[in-house]
Amino acid sequence: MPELPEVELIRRELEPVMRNARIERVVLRRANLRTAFPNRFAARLEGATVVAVSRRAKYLIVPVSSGETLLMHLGMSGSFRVETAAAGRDYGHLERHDHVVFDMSSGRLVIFNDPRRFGFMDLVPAGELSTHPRIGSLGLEPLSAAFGGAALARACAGRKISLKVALMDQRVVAGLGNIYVSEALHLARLSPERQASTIATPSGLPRDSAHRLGAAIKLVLERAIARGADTAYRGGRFRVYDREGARCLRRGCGGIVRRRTQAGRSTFYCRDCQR
DNA sequence: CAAAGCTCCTGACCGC
DNA sequence: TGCGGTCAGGAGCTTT
Repeated sequence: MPELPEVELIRRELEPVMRNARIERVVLRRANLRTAFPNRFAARLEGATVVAVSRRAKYLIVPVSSGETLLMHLGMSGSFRVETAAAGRDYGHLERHDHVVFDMSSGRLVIFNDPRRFGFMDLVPAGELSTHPRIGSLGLEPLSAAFGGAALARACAGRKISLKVALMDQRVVAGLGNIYVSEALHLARLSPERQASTIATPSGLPRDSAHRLGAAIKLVLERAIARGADTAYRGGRFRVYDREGARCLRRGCGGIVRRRTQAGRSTFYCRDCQR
């Protein structure tokens, strides 16, 4: 389930392949993912040159020379792979769930595969990106300078939902998902069950917990990106996520990692050190 | 308005 | 071995 760090790593992989290359052909192998592809999706992209490959939250944002911007989300199971195009532009080798192929003038094929089809693609005029329904209501980028304890406190003030559920809300912070929410709360020593408003004063100012959480979110995301960039660190990546029943890894804490469900999603946490 | 519940979809997993 | 049932999960939509 790609969250911000995974999407950022994908962005870094795709950028050298797509940027400044022309989209020679787009092969659409079905009419929809979760929702229909926009009208004339392939035709509107073909012949255009990719201007940039950027990211906002978990979205890949690809402006092209026609003035439109390709907006993509990987959903739950979406992935890209890059192949070298076969002679004669043959797409016969494609696999099950390969739904979209971007055939680039760089001689590469960028192939989108998504078994569960929770992914999303749209094409919007560049000027309308900031008001696009998927983008317009997103909260701050957690790795931006503007994001931190103060911003978090403002976003959580008065909210009666749990802290876990608040952090999953893309309007509160943009780009966290189920894994990194659990990881950040553990690092910040905050219970996922705590009411979101408790990190702020009644007037919305940050308490110490808000600062800890803001810093933890940044650190967890930065580490994940750094680790991904260096494949030597694979395995045992998470401190609490998917570790139900195992020992809490916090130094000096003898707790056991618990699992519970909040808003239909699994939460992993240690009752002993997360308050 | 906020919050909770439902929905989409397939692969993995479980018990028989 | 095969089969049916259950579950996970991002985010928009619907309901309360």
